[in-house]
Amino acid sequence: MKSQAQKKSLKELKHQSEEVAALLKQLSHPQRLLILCSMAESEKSVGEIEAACGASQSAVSQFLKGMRLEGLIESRREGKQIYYKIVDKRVLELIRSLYGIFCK
Amino acid sequence: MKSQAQKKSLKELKHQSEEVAALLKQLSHPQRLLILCSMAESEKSVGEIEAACGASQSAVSQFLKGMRLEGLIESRREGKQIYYKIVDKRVLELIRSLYGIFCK
DNA sequence: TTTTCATATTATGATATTATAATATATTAA
DNA sequence: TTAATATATTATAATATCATAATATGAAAA
Repeated sequence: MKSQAQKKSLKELKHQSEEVAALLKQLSHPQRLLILCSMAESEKSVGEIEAACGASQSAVSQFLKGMRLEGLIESRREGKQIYYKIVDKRVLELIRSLYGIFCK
Repeated sequence: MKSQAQKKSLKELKHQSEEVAALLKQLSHPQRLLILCSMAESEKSVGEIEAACGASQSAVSQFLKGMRLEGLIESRREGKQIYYKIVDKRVLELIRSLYGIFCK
């Protein structure tokens, strides 16, 4: 903390603060956090996501829509199921960091 | 991603998801993010924090109150000024990670 | 071709967050 | 004392989020 590199970065982060905050917001809800963590393991169907986070079908669908609009995830259909995966690498990095910080 | 260690951790994070999400929520607003980033550099007075994040005096005070209730920060008075600093080490680690991810 | 299954969409009320204005408190200076 | 400064608190209206129910869509199975 407090390195020269980081001091320079504070200004950088200021420019990005809205974008970064918007991304963090997606992770800042217990069920959305679980959704993204389960997807960080591997692509998941909506049904699998429902089971992983315990939210209702409708709620999950709305959460996923929000994440898609933010550009964090993408979906593909395979028969009746729709599979979602994380496409924003920053999300993967962030989740890895969270494991490091909270599960060590 | 997907290591054995991390798979075990998904369950761990599930137990913590509310706590982790609550912490991330504090960072998930542009001005609150800037507040915490400036405090990550060093202890700051409320006036300095106002300048750093551009929010109104009242808004800053309310943001700080929320962070204090979450146990993220503590304050001390020195004359007319009140200084705040981050006391939750996880916040410092998280901010360091954010710099690594978004400012590289 | 109807039914079933998986998912999405829409609508809505309840709750939470945000921004702002107004007022209050504590400390120092005059 | 009184005034000025720094910060906190309270109130409130505007907006956003959340949870839930109801309905719709699209693909496969019967």
